[in-house]
Amino acid sequence: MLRELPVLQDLRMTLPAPDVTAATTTAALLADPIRASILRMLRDGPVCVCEIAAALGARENNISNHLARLRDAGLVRASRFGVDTRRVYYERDDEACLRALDLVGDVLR
Amino acid sequence: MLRELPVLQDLRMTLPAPDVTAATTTAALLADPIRASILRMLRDGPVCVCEIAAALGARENNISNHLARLRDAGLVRASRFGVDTRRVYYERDDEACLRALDLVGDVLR
DNA sequence: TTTACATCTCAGTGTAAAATGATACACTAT
DNA sequence: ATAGTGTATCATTTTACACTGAGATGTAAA
Repeated sequence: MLRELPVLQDLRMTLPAPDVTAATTTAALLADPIRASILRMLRDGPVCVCEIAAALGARENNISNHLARLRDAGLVRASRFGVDTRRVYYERDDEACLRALDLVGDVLR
Repeated sequence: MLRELPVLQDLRMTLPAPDVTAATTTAALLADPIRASILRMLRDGPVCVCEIAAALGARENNISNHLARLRDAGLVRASRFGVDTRRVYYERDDEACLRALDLVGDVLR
């Protein structure tokens, strides 16, 4: 596999624009400190909304908003269980997270 | 290696907040379609500013602004060469890009 | 029931970042 | 020199998005 030589003089003014929408939407999700912190916290197992809010020093409804976006992206799942089903525990979809990482890799790798 | 069971009743209200600043700053760079497109284009070798602008349908100074941010992050390098050194060609720092991908992986993996 | 708690939804607001416009700089050609 | 390209910088406008506040929903205890 030959490495392309440094460009000399011919301008390529019709290069195709790459499609990076999948990568950018994924990156936008991770670009927020609260969402990134949530995903990082969930690596260690399910956590409920109030625990996340306490850890991050944010309000529950704010956390809930961010969780909704992660849910819509399919990166996390919600479920109620335990003695008090008022609480909602969130857990990561590890395969979806790996696919998301791969989308970012399409740009950086 | 035992898998932790789903949480039952004890609330953990003092969980530590993870440090995700490196991952979020990296993700913020990739969250913009122009910057992501630039990084993707540069996978195929050096490209100059006007070529990028033409491919993405954006103005040169806008591209230049985004390139400056990628430069500050160390993901790309600028160099002049060829017959007309007015043009500035940009190339990726592949190792820096892999490190950046790894930072994102710290959250998603 | 009623009250309290945990979470969700959503419209409104404030702020940070992207695009623009104007200008300056670097290099080439005449 | 002078004019013309290509790129960079920066102030300003514009736009997108995170946070807030208020209210709704679902569950548990009194």
